[in-house]
Amino acid sequence: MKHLLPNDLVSKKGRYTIFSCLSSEELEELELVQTTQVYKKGQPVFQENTQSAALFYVNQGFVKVTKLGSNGKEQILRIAKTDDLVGYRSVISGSRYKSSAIAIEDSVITLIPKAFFLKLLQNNPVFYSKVTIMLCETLDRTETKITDIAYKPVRGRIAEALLLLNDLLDEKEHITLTREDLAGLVGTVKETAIRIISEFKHDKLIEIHKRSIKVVNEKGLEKVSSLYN
Amino acid sequence: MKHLLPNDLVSKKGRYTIFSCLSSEELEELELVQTTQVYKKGQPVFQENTQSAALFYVNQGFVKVTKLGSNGKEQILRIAKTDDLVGYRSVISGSRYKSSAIAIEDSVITLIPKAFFLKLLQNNPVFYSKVTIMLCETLDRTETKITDIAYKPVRGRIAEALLLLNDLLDEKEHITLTREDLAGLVGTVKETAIRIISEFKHDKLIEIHKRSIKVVNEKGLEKVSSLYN
DNA sequence: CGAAGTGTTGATGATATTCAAGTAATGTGG
DNA sequence: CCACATTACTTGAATATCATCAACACTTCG
Repeated sequence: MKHLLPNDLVSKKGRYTIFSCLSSEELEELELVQTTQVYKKGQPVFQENTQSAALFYVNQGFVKVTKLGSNGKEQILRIAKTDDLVGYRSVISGSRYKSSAIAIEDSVITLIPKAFFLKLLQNNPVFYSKVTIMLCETLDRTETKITDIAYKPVRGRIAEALLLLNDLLDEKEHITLTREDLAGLVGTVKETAIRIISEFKHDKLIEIHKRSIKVVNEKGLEKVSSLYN
Repeated sequence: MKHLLPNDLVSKKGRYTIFSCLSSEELEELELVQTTQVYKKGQPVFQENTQSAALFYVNQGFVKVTKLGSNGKEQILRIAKTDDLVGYRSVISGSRYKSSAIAIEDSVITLIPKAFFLKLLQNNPVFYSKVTIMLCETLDRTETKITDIAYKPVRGRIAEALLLLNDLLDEKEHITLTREDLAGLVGTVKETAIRIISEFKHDKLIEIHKRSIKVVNEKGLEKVSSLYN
């Protein structure tokens, strides 16, 4: 359990943070009301269908945002990384969480109470505007994901997901999704994901060390990703 | 080509409209800058990847919001009806349209210039808040659609779509999507959609008159929709 | 009336899921 | 730190689901 000073939030080694537009008073208050703690790998941050009381800022680590499919399978909607907000949407619309969030690695996460966030939105137009644009961008990506899942074969979706995960990572960062999570990310089952990964390995598009997948032929994967037959 | 008075926008036979919170000055200005016209069935309202200069308010009729899949097939993201806004998202984020909008019936649509909309957002917090909540709700529905397409078989998705279209309609309203559009809505092809519709007809879940589909056993369709095998 | 668009059905094959049976890696308590 | 349990990964075979191609009927509309 570790409390970060607001300054840490603002000046994170050159990273853009959504809080950079807060006044020093707002930052001070943020420090008072926030709670920062470590979530162990696999630990839920919030659960689908529970009432939203707070949103979360990912300080360090990775969080999968998931939704339960009608068959009980877990669809991963997106993966939140350092400097991302999760759970803010339900706070804005005052509803229950429409998805779950689970740490996929040991992660440092800051809880921000609902009331403070809403006050920020009301009083800080720049912040409000940033949040709105974030919403628009998330919606764009989500809509793109729909057409992908609807029309792109699993093979292409896996290739795309591997590239996407690759881009998510700065320098020496590293996530290893389980094969099951990777499957959940593209909307297929574990076994199919594994088979396709084996093919990619055979085709020298990726390398596998231990369990972790390393992209070695980005162009090749891009080609597979844009193929539709 | 017909110009509606702002009053018409506000007091539409008991329907909620997003403009109900505008001041009379704002409504007056809206009247000056808007252009209302009839779009014939099949006529595009705006096109994916073109620069956004305006958003659109559906006064009457239905508009499909679509996105091109990587294989050139058209995915329908949602169907906008009377009192819905389309294209506002790209206006907010100042980007190109991320989707196309096409009238699926003769429709009366009001064009609202970008600058006026942005000014409204800035000056009318209630309006801004309504738009933000609309964004959140759209995102919810879009995410649900992802898990549906990912894990629900086509059969269930068609059942769901038919129910959804049914709910969209008040009283005596009526849309007839082509089988191809219905397929595009659930992410399949025309032939598969037709086959499943035939089964539903055979099972007395729906009736078909001319080309139009009428739900006659809502419970039954709900059951099919929630079945995953 | 003819042409274009829409709807329909059958046959076939590709793609992906399911079930089953393991192996490999990781974590935990003694 | 080892033994054992648990979790993750892998592969094969059988099957289900869905897309594609092709041919044709029906509607609508200029």
